[in-house]
Amino acid sequence: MNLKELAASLKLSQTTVSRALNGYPEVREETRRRVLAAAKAANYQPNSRARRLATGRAMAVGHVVTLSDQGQMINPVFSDFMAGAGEVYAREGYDLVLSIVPAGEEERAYRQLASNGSVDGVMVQSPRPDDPRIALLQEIGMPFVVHGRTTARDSHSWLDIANTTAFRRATDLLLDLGHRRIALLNGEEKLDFARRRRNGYVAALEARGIAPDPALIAGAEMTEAYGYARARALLDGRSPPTAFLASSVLVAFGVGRAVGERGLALGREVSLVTHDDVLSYLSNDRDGPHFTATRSPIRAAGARCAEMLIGLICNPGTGPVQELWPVDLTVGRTTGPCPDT
Amino acid sequence: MNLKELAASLKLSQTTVSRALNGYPEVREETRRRVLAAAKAANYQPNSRARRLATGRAMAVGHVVTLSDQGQMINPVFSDFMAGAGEVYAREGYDLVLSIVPAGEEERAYRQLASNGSVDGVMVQSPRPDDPRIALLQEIGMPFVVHGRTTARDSHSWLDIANTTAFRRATDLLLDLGHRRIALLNGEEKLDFARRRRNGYVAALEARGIAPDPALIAGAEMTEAYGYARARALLDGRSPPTAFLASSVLVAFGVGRAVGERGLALGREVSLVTHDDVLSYLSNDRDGPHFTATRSPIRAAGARCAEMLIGLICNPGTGPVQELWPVDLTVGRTTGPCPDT
DNA sequence: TGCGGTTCCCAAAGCGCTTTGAGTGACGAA
DNA sequence: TTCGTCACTCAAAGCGCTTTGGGAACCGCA
Repeated sequence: MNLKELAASLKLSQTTVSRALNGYPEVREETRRRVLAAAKAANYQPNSRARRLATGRAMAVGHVVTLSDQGQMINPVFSDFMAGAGEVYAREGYDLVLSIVPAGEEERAYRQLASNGSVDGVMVQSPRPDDPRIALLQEIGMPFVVHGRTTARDSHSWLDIANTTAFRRATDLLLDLGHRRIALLNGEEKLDFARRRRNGYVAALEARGIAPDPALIAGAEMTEAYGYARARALLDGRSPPTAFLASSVLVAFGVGRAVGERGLALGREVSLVTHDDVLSYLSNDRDGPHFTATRSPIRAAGARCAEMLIGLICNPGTGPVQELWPVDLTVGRTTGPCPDT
Repeated sequence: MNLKELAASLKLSQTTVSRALNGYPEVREETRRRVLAAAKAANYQPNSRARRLATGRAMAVGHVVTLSDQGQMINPVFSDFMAGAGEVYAREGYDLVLSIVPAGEEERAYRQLASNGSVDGVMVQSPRPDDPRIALLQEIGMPFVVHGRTTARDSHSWLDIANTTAFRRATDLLLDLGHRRIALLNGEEKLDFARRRRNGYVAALEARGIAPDPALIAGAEMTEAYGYARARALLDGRSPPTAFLASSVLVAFGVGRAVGERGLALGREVSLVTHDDVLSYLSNDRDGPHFTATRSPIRAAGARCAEMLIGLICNPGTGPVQELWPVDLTVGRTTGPCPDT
């Protein structure tokens, strides 16, 4: 059933039917009701391909997800981020088109999405401080929202959490408990968020006159295996840390495994604070929080980013929107006083 | 730059340019080269909206991902599955449109994708044995591939792994090591794969004359917290299991945590076999496999399912394609002889 | 009665591509 | 010369919708 047939069956023109369906005021209320009823009865859905062509809008937004160069890994936070965003897109009638590309091919992917007009805007995730995607998207005039910040942050819309403050506070918490040798198991430090977290960590140490020990700082893709391997190596070293700062719950699991294997317990011999993106399948809250953690739900961020992007698409004139979300620190069962003091 | 302008600049008709670009034989080789060069120079990309309308094909496939009713959880295997599929789609020039819907709204989502013509086919994941989506899609005539099986399996294309055999062999392995009280921490048993796994487990036990103990069997969403809580409860019970069978690495992590907390060690006091989907961020292979596991990479399954789906779309006449993949069992460091024997 | 203003509805022109059906010129064979 | 074949190329008709630019019918008012 298409518009033409529907119009014919109602003995109305396509114009009137289209207007009735799309809520234009030029059509009598009674006619509109008649049209709506007939559309429903015939299970009529306007053909989205035709509509997209006629309106010149794709009614779709793109998420370009990059596979890491090493492990072809797809960052586990993306799925929750998309869940949040997807809800908003669905509500607003937008499609989510997902491009999964190997590292290094993002540019091509964005260019293609733009030039063939299959999306009205794109989401940029995991930015580096000086991310080339920003300039690219500005050049081709494609609306976008960055989840995170870049050095060009004033020129575009973004949403980020207060990474520096969060890790500064987390470090302070451990310092207050008497810990002095605190290891940081960071994400990949080429990424903006990881740099900020390191900065917060370093600032907290230096504020107490403690020089950061490079041996205690690591950065890599945030997997359980990485947390395990690094924690194990550090604990077996000659001057092991008494506390860990992990940048994701997955890494924290790995640390926990290494600690447990040595017959130590988290919250007693070894303390651990992690950042928790509140991923749906990594719940930290069965009966009270297990990990002491800086928390900020990635899913809510996804929803808000999606709203911002749709706002940008619908009102192209408006300037960039920027939001910095605070992060709260909840104490769980993995932190305790430093046993050495 | 659109086709009309490109044609004008070349002093050719739109027809000829279109044909040259799309590889039709009616155009002289030299003309084709000229067109190709001009298109490249002008950075011309055909407008996908127009092309979709003209060809009547969406050049897109849909993945409908359901959020679980309880935790609004998005299954972590989806992201790796999509990574595999996405690669194939990109190669074949298809877009991936992702719908994220709350439990119970899948039907509406599929109907909508179909009736507004925004995709040429869909992927069905996490089927239940008697999944209503199958009949729905068959009724509306939308090509689809099921990742998993259903009771209507003969009537549609699917790809599945040998879940029953895998869990039977995993159970046998534990039985051979002398374990008699083996707990099964299954996925949600309304899902087809979980039923099969339970069947394999039960069959192995019964083959040795052991009656399955309902107290040792659980089914739920496969999270770390679930693995931890169940393992903890079981280990604290009056007749604790000496071995666990987990249906995902995440669950296995939880079991490991509970075991470690009690001062026990995996592979010594307690044995553990898990199914491993080889998720990119849950590597089990840092230096040799950690978990003894039945393994089958979900990502490869995603890629193959995508190929099957595109095949179905391009050759609508052909009958259903079905593939059952074997699962291999690799021994890691989490299994050992039953200490009681 | 005539006239401006509403209200409701319509025909037709796009949107940018693909595809059909037809035409042109060159060339060789009859 | 004429005709049939190739090898190329083109004009125009869609695809199914939205939107423009009118009209017809009716109203109240002078």
